[in-house]
Amino acid sequence: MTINKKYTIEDIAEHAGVSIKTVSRVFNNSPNVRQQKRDLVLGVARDLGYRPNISARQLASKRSFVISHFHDNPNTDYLSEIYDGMRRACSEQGYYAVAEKLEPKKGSYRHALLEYLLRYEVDGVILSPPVSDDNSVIREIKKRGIPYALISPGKKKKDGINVFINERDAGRSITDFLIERGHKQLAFISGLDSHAASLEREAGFWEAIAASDIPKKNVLRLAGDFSMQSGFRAFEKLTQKAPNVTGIFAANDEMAVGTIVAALRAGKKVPEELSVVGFDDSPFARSMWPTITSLAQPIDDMAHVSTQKLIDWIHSDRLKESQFEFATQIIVRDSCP
Amino acid sequence: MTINKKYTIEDIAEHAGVSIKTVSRVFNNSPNVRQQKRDLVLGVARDLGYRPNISARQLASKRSFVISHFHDNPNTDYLSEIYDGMRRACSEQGYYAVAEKLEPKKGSYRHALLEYLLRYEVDGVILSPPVSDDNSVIREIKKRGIPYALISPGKKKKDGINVFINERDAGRSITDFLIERGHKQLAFISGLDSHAASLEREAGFWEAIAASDIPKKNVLRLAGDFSMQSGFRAFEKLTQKAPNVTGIFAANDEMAVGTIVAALRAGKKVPEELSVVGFDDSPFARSMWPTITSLAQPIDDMAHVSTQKLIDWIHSDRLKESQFEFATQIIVRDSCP
DNA sequence: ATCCTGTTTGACAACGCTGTCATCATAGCG
DNA sequence: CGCTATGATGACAGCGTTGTCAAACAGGAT
Repeated sequence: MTINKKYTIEDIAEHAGVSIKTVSRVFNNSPNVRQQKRDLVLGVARDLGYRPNISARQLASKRSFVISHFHDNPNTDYLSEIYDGMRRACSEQGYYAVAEKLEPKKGSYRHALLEYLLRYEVDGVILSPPVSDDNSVIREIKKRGIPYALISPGKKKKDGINVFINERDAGRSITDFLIERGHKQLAFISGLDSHAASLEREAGFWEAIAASDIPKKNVLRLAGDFSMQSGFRAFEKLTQKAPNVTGIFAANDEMAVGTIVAALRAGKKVPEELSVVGFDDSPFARSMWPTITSLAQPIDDMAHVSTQKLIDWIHSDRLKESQFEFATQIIVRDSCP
Repeated sequence: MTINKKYTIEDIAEHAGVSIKTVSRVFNNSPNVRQQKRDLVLGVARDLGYRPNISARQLASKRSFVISHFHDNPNTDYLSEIYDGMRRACSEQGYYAVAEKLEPKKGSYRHALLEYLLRYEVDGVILSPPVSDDNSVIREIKKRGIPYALISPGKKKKDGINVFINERDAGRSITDFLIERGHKQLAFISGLDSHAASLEREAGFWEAIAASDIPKKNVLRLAGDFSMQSGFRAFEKLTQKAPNVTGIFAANDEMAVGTIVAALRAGKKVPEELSVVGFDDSPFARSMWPTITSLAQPIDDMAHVSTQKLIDWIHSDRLKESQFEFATQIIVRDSCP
């Protein structure tokens, strides 16, 4: 493969025998170009391997072609799945995908966001928890008229793109899964209470319990914070308070790992004596030993769709559909077969 | 904080009473601007909060202000540390940091690289293992005259920026650490043999053994592949072949985790009956239970320096120093206190 | 003073594209 | 068959910066 000479819009116009403006229209999907000319231009462009110069577009159109993902999340697996989904959508459309960690100031991400927006122009914004729950951030973005998408927001917003799973149903379904496996004594290990998703997962858990014939006294709630350590501690609490528990639902996989490791260390057999299910289907879940049964959400797809819809919004200058719910799936593995 | 009107180079020139070209010179650190004018311009620019428009610079200078990190590595923690280091250096200098996963074709990354370079202009490239060991990639980059930096290359190259730790010394020093703790029966769990760093770490391991009074027959080498699973398997091999081993050096933390989990599961106490040390000081090492003693390399700094030096190179159009060795550190934790 | 040299400064075109607005076709209408 | 409305096309300025080249300046040698 050889690198071709770089062609400009003028070269294409000349080869196709049209004006540069027509070429420009074709590449921007503008209406009002006869199909025949459109095909002609696209053909010439393909033959010559023409690619529009992004900088020139940016300069002339005052758009940046940058979509930024703002987050504050230590889970690099989660982040990189989002980034992959964004990148797929962006490269299809000639956009740049950028990720930025925001540091909260006085509990709000607003300041860090403003600092960023002052430096860089962005055409679209994607927010993930916990940033997607910071209303001052959303307000600021709306004020500037920047299209935005929220991934897994605690409360759905009417005005932006929302992509999410039904956390409550998911929590319920994986709890049902535990119950169906015959467990009668259950425990839930929570994430941070400031994380809306964790509360929803827990609500689903209790719904499943209520719908079953398991008495509430056989069920325990253990406070965690999404970290592996809190999984260890939860197991310790468990041995003191309710040694008979055989089924555990941890609000994420890291805590599931912690619980399992603590159990193994204490000589408990997993899953024979203790079954554990997690949430997120992170790489952990696949690579631990035993591997972990977990509820998978299609983060990559969610990010991909967010980005696509965001680009639609940017191009058409208006938001069409705004709510996108995604299906989840229980991935059955060794920790609760 | 309010968003200011966007100023252009012309505004600054007018306020400072100089020509736009002089402002341009100041912002490009060009020589031949009197210090007094330089200060004047910088002062005005600071007061007005002026930031050069990146697109216009790109267009006029035919530079992209993009630095790309090419990798093919599933370790998202490692990648995100590199990305952080890059971003720090980039944002100081008004550059964009971009990360791209390359898919090998017929064992080489050349094709994927070319595809990327055809689409995007980049001013500088950073390669990490295993891409940094693909000579056809390096050749292609050199051919185009693109400045590049190699992170932890298997063999040092004279022509580009090389940042690395001394893997062999590191392997030796953490092995010494095990020996000093009194272990007489040791094992090394290797990574992939195609990964030059793993071989070096192993060489260091054997150096330390040779320098000690431990007979070689008390030492075992177990083949791994950097995955957690291979750590599990290594432990199983160990129980069959050499149940007396008390000290293990795993070539990365994931395998150390695998080994520890397998040991706990088998009822072995860590560190009382089996001590394990890892390599990389990944988040795993901090969050496992027991926490893992590991050899830390300053990836973030390495990426930061690579990027800074890369930008120097881009600006001055020549490479000054090229070799940067970084110090490592043993982080002592519970798995081998 | 005068000339020469090297340093500092500025005027202006160019970078490749899009926005605006004018013009040219075409079809539908009375 | 001319007139209008609408769609299709193009000419050209302008986006904010850098490159080029020429002009102005400063300092030293004569």
